[in-house]
Amino acid sequence: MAMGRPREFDADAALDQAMEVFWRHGYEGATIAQLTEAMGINPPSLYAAFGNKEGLLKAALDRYTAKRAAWMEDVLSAPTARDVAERMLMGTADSQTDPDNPPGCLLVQGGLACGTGSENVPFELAARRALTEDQLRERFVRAKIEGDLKPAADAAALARYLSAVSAGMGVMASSGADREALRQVANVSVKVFEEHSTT
Amino acid sequence: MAMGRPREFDADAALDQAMEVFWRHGYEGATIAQLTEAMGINPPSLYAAFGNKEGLLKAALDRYTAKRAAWMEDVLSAPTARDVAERMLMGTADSQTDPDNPPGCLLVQGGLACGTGSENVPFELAARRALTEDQLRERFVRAKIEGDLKPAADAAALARYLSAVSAGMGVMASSGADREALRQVANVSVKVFEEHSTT
DNA sequence: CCATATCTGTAGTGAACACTACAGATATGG
DNA sequence: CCATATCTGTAGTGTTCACTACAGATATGG
Repeated sequence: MAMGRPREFDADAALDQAMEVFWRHGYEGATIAQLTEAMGINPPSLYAAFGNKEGLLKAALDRYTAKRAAWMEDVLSAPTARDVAERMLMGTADSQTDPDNPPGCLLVQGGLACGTGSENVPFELAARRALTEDQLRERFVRAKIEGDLKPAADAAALARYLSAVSAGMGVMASSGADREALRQVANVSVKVFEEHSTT
Repeated sequence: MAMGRPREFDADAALDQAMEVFWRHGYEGATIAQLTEAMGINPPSLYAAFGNKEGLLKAALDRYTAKRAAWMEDVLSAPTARDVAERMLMGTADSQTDPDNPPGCLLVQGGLACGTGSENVPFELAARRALTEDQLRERFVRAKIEGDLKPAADAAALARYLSAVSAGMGVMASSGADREALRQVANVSVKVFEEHSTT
């Protein structure tokens, strides 16, 4: 019974553009005017499709994590905990300095602190960072069962450590650190895993 | 020749309050209304004393780093590179979860990404983070000369690594990580230095 | 005591913000 | 072809923002 006028823009392509704006300017620094211009639509279309600015951010975050899911699968499929750490940190160094993207990580750049009225934006980002940490922890638990990680190793602590290092690399990248600098940090960081490895 | 009415508020005490607001809400999230209320003054007094919002931030950052200078001296005075790293990261874990302060680190929380017109706020924060990294690097160069750090160790890479880890801990702290979690990260991170140490 | 210089409080200023009313356009269902 | 439902573009809405004009208050220098 009457389906209405169909939307004229590609929601995923528009989200890619919104993602870039949030990435570069943060949630509060990104204005609706910048977002609509980048997305190639007008405000009413944005609000009809995503509800409000925060809804648009969540949709952009969903797309961000979806795009990284395949990479994360590859990271977790490395044969040993040490290799997981290396793939994770080296991939992070590369993606955070990829000239096709804004520097750093959207889940860090998006906003660590926000003004009154946007308090749950930082929570939203933190929740998504925590998902990666959970995946790493489970992978390291498996590494202990498989035996390439010593029984005394603390899977939760190692996962937290990797999470912290990659967040720190995001901070560095956002302030202009180049790929070589981040790879140096990655190389130093991975050494920790050699101590806990059986090989 | 006529000195004018003296200021009725204590600039340092007011800066402490402003620092806390920037720390908790970030540069863009902090409003002049919040700042003036916390500082106990009215807007004209703020602008007369600090120029504008960005000038106030810089003054607050100066006070932040000045307050940490004594602690940093203590960190750098540790006998070996490994002890420097341990003091640095343990102290970071504690201060970033000190209930007397907002969580995390002002130099990270203040703003990694900003909107148009505040582009140099992230640069300002990054420049001050870089100072700490410089101090660490020089300390590690000394450690190599003194012999407690192996000749093959890369002082710049180790300093960058510590800088990245402490920034990452700041991200974690700002999203609710408790002191124990940060100490775990610190303990794991310090292990890297044992490999490069001669003792 | 007077002239001057600076601070303080009240009460705004224009601009930019997130968001939306409304009318016209374009599809589907009958 | 008509009624209905949704999208699109124009042009705003009220609110909040950083910032300030102005008048009164309070110190110093002569």
